[in-house]
Amino acid sequence: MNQLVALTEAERDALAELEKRERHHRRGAVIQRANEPGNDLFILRAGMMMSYVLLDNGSRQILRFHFPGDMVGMPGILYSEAPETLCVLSDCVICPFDRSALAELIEIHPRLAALILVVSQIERVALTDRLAMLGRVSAKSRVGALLLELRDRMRATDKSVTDSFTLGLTQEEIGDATGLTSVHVNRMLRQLEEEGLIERDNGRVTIRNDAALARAANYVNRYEGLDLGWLPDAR
Amino acid sequence: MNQLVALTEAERDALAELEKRERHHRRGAVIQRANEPGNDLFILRAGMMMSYVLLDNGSRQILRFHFPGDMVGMPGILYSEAPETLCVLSDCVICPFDRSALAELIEIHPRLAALILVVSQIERVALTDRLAMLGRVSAKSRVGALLLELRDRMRATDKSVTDSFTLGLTQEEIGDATGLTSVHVNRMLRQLEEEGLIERDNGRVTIRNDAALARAANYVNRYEGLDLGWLPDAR
DNA sequence: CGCCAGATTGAGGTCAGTCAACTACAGTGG
DNA sequence: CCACTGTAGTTGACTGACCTCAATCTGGCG
Repeated sequence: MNQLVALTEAERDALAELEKRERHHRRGAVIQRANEPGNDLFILRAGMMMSYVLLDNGSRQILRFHFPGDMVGMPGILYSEAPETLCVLSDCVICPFDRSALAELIEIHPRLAALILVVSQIERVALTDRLAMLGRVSAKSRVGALLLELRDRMRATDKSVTDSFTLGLTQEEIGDATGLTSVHVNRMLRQLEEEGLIERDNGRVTIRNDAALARAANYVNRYEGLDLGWLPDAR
Repeated sequence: MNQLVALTEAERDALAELEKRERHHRRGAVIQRANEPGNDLFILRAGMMMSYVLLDNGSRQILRFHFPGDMVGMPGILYSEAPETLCVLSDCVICPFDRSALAELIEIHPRLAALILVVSQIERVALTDRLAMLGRVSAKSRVGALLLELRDRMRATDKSVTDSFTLGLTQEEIGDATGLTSVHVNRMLRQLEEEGLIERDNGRVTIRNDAALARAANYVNRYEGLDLGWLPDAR
């Protein structure tokens, strides 16, 4: 959130307080399971996570990928049973805190409360973008848009990422995020490569034609173009 | 929000303040257009609205239906250009207010700030449910789940709605919400009817087998099962 | 070396889309 | 009162994007 707005010292301290404890997890670890109580929130400090749901028909839908700086687990604190599963994709450091700490933060720091609301709305817009993709966009464009989104979100925390990055996902995971089968993801990646839009080398992807990919998939980076002049004053 | 928690007098007054002005609109009216500035928020007091996006390929994805009591237009105030279009489905009354009024509310009433965050997270979960539907569920179940969702949301404001209600949507709109064509929506409605799960009569739908529909589509009413004991104290 | 998860490729099937015709009905104007 | 118009719903024939199943290939690792 310090990328969105210049924080005051008191605000920085309050956020640091949430990250007092930290835990380390390996790829595959399940942090929170759907349909079980989930009263904790987490700040993801390093690594990559995802949230997903399993349906009765046996399939999985990945809802969202999480990157360093994200607050994860919010949907879980509303309900007596968490609506989604939280799972570690690459070895990561997470800082758990109780939901009462969130309540306290909102009470003491109205501008941070507003910023949390803003972040949750950015996430909402990113989710509706994905909704439109799944409903109305071809398989090839969906895969392309996912690559762009991952690239942009990695770049947000690691400036060294330009157009080339390590996916860190299996093709099955890409499929579960885009509503496709791993077999079809494979074919779409191949086609994108044949058309010169991307290059691949052993799990590493290079975006070759950013503009064409973005156009085909209606992709917009939702962490840009923000207008936050209306936020309440810091305390 | 007064359905989620018993509000104090000061809180009720603050919310009433947002509804000071009111406007009336007819079906079809566009309240906010995507890619144009949208600095206002709205409380929907009566009627039904929807938000959607239009893609380059000419198709439309309906993102969300809005019902009385909803705060609409939040995604628009974050960005210099609104990410989605807001449109009236049935003649409605909306109360516009400036985003600075939201900032003020957050500053003065921390518990209302938390409640707004809660409502936006409920919406997030409803969106991820729909994401899973579009990605992983058959056409027939998607249509069934949409009917259940509309029924539950109408019932939330109008207790007289039990299992029978007037849709107020064209089959094309149902298709744009579920990622289908109107032709296929028609066939799926027919099938649901033939299987005895629903009945139809001139735009009026009766749910005949609630449980079977919910099971097939993994439908959960996200306005139930909440746990809000952790909210900050009212001021 | 053998094992295993993940990636790749082919053949064939199916669900949902496209195109097109037709019906039903409300609104409009003469 | 009725012809005309436009929107929404219905139905059939055909097509195609994506899925399923199955075989093969690859690289990492004990």
